[in-house]
Amino acid sequence: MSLFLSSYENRLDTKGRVSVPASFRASIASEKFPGVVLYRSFTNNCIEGLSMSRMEQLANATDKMGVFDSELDDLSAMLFADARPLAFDVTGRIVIPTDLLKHAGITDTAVFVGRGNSFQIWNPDAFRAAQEKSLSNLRTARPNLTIS
Amino acid sequence: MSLFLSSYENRLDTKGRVSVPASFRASIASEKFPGVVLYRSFTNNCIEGLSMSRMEQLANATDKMGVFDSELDDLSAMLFADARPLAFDVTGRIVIPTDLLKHAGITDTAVFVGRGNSFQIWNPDAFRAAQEKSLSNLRTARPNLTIS
DNA sequence: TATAAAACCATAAAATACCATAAAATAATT
DNA sequence: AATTATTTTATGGTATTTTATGGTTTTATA
Repeated sequence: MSLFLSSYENRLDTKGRVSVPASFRASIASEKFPGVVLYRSFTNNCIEGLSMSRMEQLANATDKMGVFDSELDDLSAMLFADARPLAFDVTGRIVIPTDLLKHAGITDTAVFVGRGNSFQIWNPDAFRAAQEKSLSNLRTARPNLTIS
Repeated sequence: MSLFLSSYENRLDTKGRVSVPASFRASIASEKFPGVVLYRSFTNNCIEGLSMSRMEQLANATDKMGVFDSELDDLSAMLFADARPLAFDVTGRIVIPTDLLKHAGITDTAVFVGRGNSFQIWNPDAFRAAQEKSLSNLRTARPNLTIS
């Protein structure tokens, strides 16, 4: 699974169809499910996206932590109940469900934002504002990233 | 076994028939038993659902954890005794037994809720309330899900 | 024979596949 | 380096299929 990188601003048509950026599709190309899984972000007014194999990884992780584990209950309740598998059409488009669009405040234009192993979909203005905020946050408190 | 994802609100007809969402049926399509297994949730006022192969997985798992484990004894007593195998009709519908409906407070409309390797069936209002609760729980105590 | 369960038939709405084209990016040529 | 040709990508519209849902008939069962 190659990374989701860069940002792309694409238009929705009257039926709610949007092209998933070609480079995002390329990083999913080798998977069995030809599409993405979307769900409402718990923390932001945006849509979270990942590949089906990533979703299966999450399901396996919940299994390992105990099928009847109550702590995981809330997380899996939100995650799996909200997750929408959306297959690409022949030209690489998906139809984003209206409740997800509403949650992200998206009407006619959406920004696909690379996030490494996942991606996000934003309203263009909301995305620019969030980026500004992230940048100023980074300037004050710089987090530490440790490798392996 | 592909995942049960998303949520679908379907109506029961006068004879108690409900369509199992097409995407749920698809994730069972490759199995020998063309249907689902339902039982009353231990923790919520809802119905738990899974595929027959998943049921067999649970049976094997309880075996591995010790045939004479007393804690598991209660679990398997409930789980296997309560479990109802229900085959799909030609159009993909099942008839949910009345005691299960009663336990979940379902009358004319049911929500099928994806849970990854399993699913749940809820009364629509009860489901929305439970989701609200899960979200607020997640925002205070955020559980950790580690991958691989 | 009455009653419940299963099989069968029909249809509107929603989802998906199909076809066509403009714009953009890439490759080839001068 | 500039221009042209070719491919890829994004976008629009239409046709077809699937799905959910209702009703009716037939078969099994008590």
